[in-house]
Amino acid sequence: MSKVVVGLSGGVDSAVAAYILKKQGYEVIGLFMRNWDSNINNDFLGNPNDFNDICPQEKDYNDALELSKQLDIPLHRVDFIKEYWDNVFTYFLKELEKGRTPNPDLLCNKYIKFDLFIKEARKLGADYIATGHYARIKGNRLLRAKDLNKDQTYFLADVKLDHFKDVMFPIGEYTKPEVRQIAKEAHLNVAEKKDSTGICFIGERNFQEFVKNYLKPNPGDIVNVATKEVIGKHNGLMNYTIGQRRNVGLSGDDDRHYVCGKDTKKNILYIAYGDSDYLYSDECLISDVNFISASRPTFCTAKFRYRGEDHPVSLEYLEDNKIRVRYPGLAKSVTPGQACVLYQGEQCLGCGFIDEIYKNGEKLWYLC
RNA sequence: UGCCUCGUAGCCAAGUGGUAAGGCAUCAGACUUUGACUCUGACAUUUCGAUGGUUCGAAUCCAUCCGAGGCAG
Repeated sequence: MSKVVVGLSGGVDSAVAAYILKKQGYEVIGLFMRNWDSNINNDFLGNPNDFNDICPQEKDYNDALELSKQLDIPLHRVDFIKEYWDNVFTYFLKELEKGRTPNPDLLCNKYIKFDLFIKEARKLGADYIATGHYARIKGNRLLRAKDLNKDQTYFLADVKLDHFKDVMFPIGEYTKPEVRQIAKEAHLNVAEKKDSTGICFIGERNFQEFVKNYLKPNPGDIVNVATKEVIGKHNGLMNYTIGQRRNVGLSGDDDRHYVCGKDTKKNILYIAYGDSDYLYSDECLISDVNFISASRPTFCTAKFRYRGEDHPVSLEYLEDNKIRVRYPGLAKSVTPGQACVLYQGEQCLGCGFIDEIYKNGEKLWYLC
């Protein structure tokens, strides 16, 4: 009988994944992972949790434990707190210091879930590794989930192709409502548990407060990109992302304001009003490209942000593992530091990280 | 000091006698494994700088005062 190690998070998705595999006749072993410790990691400001109470990670572990009893499978536990800090969180902070907008969850999948976790699973004798991701694997191709609303291939695009070998995503063929239904019918304790959001393993946080735990804010001017007028003060460029509207600290305007750029040298935050041209671009440069497909197309589609739309793009392959991505149809709020994930129909091809943004052949002067 | 204009919620701003538009911001939800974006809802009623007055009825008219600008000096 083949042995599958399932990453049990304490949520519905991974629970149903384990349940399905068990029903299919696999020998299923649960493995709970803990990668963040608020005390060790000095995570106090902006943390909504009551420290006198049981912390959410322990609650998740208890849920996973309860689940393992229901499913009659063994549950192991492993901590990657240091590894998460070293490989994911330090990158996250470095990017913020550069004024960019990192997406730690891609690196978490790359370095933790689909590397260290797999190695740990192998130690337990795994023939296969499974998680509760909404994605599908066919042969050696990564495909979007059946439930396009929950599709998580965006977060998986930076994982090395050979790390998907022996990986299974059992719930990729189901929609979220179907998954909940299965959980309900199986009487799993987490059937009604709310979906988790926020940075994975860290959770929901007041971002500005959270970052204050680790980086010193450096206040500066907010400038209207169109008039060059100083219209306010920002409290550190790392607190803002391109396209952001809320929590900028401006008021009394006729129209909505959006962050459209940053000048890290002059420490300026640029603002545009309404559906401004300043927010749109037609070309960007991506680097550290990771392909999880054999094909290197000239034309495909790209997502510049999780849950963003698919934009038709053309690719020009450059030296140093970079690609020039062109999208004459224009895209809004393309943000340095975010992943540009490439797709060809249902297949996720891989990704690169956005470095420079252009429009009409010129680099946008107000962006980093 | 004389004259003029203006004082509406955190900000901007409609409303010139009939019982307080709208926008921005904010807050709360929804959505969401990245800080977003988007959507929904709430948000002046001991109220329109203050105090009196006219009127059936005033933010809207009158008087005085306070305050902010501007012109003249």
